[in-house]
Amino acid sequence: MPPTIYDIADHADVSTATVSRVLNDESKVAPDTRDRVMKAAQSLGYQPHASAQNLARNRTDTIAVVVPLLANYFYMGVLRGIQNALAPKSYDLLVHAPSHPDAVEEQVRRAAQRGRSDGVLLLSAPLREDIANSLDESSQPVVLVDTRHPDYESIYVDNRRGGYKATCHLLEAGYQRIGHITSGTPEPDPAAERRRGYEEALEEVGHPRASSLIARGSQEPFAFAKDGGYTAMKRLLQRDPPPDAVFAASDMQAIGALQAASELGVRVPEEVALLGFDDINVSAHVGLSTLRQPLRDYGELAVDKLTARIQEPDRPVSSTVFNPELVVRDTCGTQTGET
Amino acid sequence: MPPTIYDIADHADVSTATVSRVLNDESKVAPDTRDRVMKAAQSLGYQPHASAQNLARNRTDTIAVVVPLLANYFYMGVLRGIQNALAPKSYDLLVHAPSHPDAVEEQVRRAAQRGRSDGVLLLSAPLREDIANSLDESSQPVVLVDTRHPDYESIYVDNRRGGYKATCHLLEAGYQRIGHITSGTPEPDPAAERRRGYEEALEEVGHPRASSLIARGSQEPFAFAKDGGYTAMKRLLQRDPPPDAVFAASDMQAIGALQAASELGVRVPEEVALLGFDDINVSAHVGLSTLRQPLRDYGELAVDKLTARIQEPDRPVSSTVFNPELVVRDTCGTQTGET
DNA sequence: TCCCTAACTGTAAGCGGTTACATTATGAGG
DNA sequence: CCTCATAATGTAACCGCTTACAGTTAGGGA
Repeated sequence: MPPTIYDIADHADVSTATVSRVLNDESKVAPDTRDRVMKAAQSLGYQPHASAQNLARNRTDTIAVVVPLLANYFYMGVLRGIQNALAPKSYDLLVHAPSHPDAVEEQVRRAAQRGRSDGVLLLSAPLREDIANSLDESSQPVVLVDTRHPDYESIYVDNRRGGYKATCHLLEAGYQRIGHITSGTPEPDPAAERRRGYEEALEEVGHPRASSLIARGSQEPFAFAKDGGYTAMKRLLQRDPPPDAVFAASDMQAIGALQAASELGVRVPEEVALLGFDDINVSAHVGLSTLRQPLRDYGELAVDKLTARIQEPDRPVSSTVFNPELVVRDTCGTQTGET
Repeated sequence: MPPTIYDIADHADVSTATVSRVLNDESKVAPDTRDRVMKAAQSLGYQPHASAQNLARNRTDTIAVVVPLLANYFYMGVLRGIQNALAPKSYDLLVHAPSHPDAVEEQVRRAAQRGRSDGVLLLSAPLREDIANSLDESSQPVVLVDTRHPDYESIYVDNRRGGYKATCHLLEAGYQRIGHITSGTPEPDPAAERRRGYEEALEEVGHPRASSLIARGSQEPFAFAKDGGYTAMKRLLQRDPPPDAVFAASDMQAIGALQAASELGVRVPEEVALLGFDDINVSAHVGLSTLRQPLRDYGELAVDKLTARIQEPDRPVSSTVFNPELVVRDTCGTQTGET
């Protein structure tokens, strides 16, 4: 049996209260008592029992994050930010990734269970009523990332504006037939908003409602996945006439599109320009132009908001909206070459 | 105050023992008693308190993983496997990522703390004595991934063989001057072994000890990072004569090398062939030829080993060595074009 | 010398569950 | 009708730590 504070108390000839005080407080303990306790703890190789502390303190120093899929560049970026912000605060991170998209709710419930964590970060979770309810019940602090809900602390990007910016950029570069790759149906909110931004920009310059230049990906393996971009791009390029520029709703889809173009022998950006969305880590590697979401910042900010809320549960709820930033690389054919 | 089993007991007019039995066991409880308890729990919106359960059961149904860095393609692959394997077993995942490389030991200690998790997965942790000791003390089940230690369950790849295979492949393809990019010093074990495999292959065919064609990356931001590959490749290509093929110790470094070549206007694979190691997710996107490590399998196997060990702590310790597999894509210039 | 305060330390009651063991009720067998 | 195994439930200890509150001791001031 590993040693407990009782063992230490015995060895040091004090009470467990004193042991606990030595181990945690700076509060008044006589120096030599402190010494004896420390020595005893040392020699016994004492380690506090985390569960016991959690129970007694009613606090776990752990925060939970529900992420739709691990091994995804987007979430990886956010997780990185989360981790960065968490380390100095000495919180631990409990990661809940549903094995199946339908399991999200269960994971949320689990993450929010009493006594498991001190707060929950929800990434891209469309907040259905049932989920919102189980959250309410558990009354844990919650921060939403990449989703919004008026009742919860939210962090997200202005997707409509991003779609608009992207399309304007392509228009200004002189492209005439601008296509769009969106996700499969049902279209997640962010995808829908990006599409709306795209449509708005086109309408503004008097382009005919260009729905014929929109191609949808699939939901498998997930809404913004590479595969969907690949097939959508193939369809777009086989239109007659094909688009001379394409704005994809995500970088992963854009990368799929890149591959499709390459297979069809269509050069990027000479024959078709390409713009993604997200600026995930790989995009830099493949020279993809895109609209940047500050993923790391999402993570860091989310942690800040959450920990603030843990300390002060009644602080006012706020939303933070980021403005996506255009990052010009190789694929949109508008690199100026100026320094 | 959220309801406890005492509240349920009151409402259902039974003892807490019975409540607990209803909530957990299948054991003998009269059907209508069970009903009353369930109803009470339901109407109160009862949620068990995880910390309390953990303490009472002396079990957390959580496993901890210590990963050197989040947001790294290699670990992302492994994490994915871990998550996959964990979900059906309904374990939770506690992720410990040191904010600074020196903090590894602290994270290990934390991960292995009594009562925090039921077992620990260590990714790429060079097992120094002090770490091994704190592990011993906590006497938690441990599985090592991408490292080896005779006293612990280990999963890793035959790095030497990989380096050898890579180099042989390039030799057989007719390349004459084969360079190698390894990590900065101190060279981690896997890097050293890959290099040795490379040297062995060269010696076998009577090449002079080719140390002049080895370039080292740096340790920043981490041993196998892109930056190191980039600078190393620049140096290699400026040799006279330059190598006609390069085997990089990791895919990230190879991707950096790719960028270096592109900047110097050196075509890959026409002017210089390139081979990486790991087969991280991005490699497929950029057409990098490489030696594949089955990252997902690492994760899954690690979880299997760990959970088995949690259930049966005295089972014999075993090592699993994988054989890296050559994956030919675009960058090594040996694509056969055969179906 | 006595009282009071400050500085330590101890006692014991939680935290919210689980579970060994004791107790009670029930019905079958004699 | 009594005995006893069996099923159902209750009692209370325990998991390991924290902490409110009480108690002890020593020294300073009146």
